[in-house]
Order: sequence, then structure tokens, then C-alpha cells
Amino acid sequence: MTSVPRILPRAFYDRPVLEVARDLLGQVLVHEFNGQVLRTCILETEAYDGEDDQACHARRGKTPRVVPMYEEAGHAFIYFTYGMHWLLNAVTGAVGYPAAVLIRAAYPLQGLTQMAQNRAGQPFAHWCDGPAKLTRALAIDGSLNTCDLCQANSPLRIETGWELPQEWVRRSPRIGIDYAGEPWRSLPWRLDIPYARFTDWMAHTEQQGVS
DNA sequence: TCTTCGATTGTCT
DNA sequence: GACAATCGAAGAA
Repeated sequence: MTSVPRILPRAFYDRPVLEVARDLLGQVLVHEFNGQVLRTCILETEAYDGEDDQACHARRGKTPRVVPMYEEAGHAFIYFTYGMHWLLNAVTGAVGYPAAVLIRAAYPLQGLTQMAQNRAGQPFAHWCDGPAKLTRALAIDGSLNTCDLCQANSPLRIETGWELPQEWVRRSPRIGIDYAGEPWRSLPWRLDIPYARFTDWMAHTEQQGVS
């Protein structure tokens, strides 16, 4: 990683949501709290695109819960689901157009002791391999909803990470949205880097001293 | 007010 | 592979 972390600018998010979802892979999600810095590398995302997208929470319009999706790109949209889980999204596109990228999985980089504590009893590989596991490991909850991801002094932000080869990116249908019907249910709007591919590469770069 | 159900996870069989 | 946990948002009544 570069010695001085750079924050992804707002322009990064002010683009079509599918592009943002793809380009977020390999970037570094940071949560600073209790004087500690927790860093992870984003490995899996999903795109949700507008009121027409029947899998999108904004499909019924601008209800109180989804207001952040309509706001300025580059902010966090964090919501509560299944009575116990927080899920983290990055808002994209123009103000007034509800679109966001769900961050589904990441690789732990820094703050490992704290993450292990937050994911007590779970092995390293499963600390951040799901959207609610990730928020649990990073101690992210609703108090961070609408947080600006583009500010260097923001407790929750996304820094530039690595440019991973495009051919590493897998595309598949989004998870847990069977209710949406076609074509939404089958659109390949889930993007991910295979975990093993990333860890092999990490092991190699660490050996080379390139980090 | 009542009812349904979810962008999930962990445990148990 | 099945299923319970757990509760707020949203729609129906």
C-alpha cells in the first residue's frame, strides 16, 4: 500500500452503478473507531440500479429507509435486515436517482486483533466473507448511515487499493433476490474476485516486498 | 393496528 | 440441506 492512503474521490461514485461495483473490487474499506484503524480489501459487490430494478430496495419509491440512496454519490447507505444484520452500501450516480453498491465481502488487512474479537470463534477466512459478517467484523452499524466515504477524516471511508486484472472479475446473479422476478433475478450484477486467487496473489506480493 | 417478510448467518442433522 | 433467530419497514386492512 502507498505510504499516504488516498481517498477515492466523489467522481469515482458519480458513474453508472455497475462500473462503480466493478471498480470497487480491490479498493480498501476503512473504519476508524476507538482510536483503531480497521482496513479490508473489497472482494465482492452487487449493483442495485434505480426504481425499475425490482431487486432494489428503492423499487417502491422513496420510502424513509431508502432516502440515502437518492442522495449524493459517495455516501454510505447502511440498513438493518433480518432483525439482526447491518448491510453496507456505497451510493452512486446522480442526486435523485437511487442506486448503490452492496459491499458483500472483503479481505482483512489491518486491525486483525479487533476483527478477531468482533468475529469471536470464527476462522480468519470467514471474518468478512458475507455482507453482514463484514459489517460485524468492522463494527459498522446504523450510526454510520449517510457517512461520507470521500473524506479523509471520515470514520468510514474507502481508500485506493490495488488495480486487479479485469479477467479476475467473476460475474453472477445477485444473492437473495428471488422475489424480484425476471430479468432482475438473473442479471449478472454480482461481481467478485475469487478468494483463492486474491490470497495467492497477496502471498506472492508480500514475498516480493511489494505492499 | 395487523401481517408479512427480508440485499443473512450460524447451528444442527 | 434445513431451519431458527429476531425486529423494523412497508403494505394491507
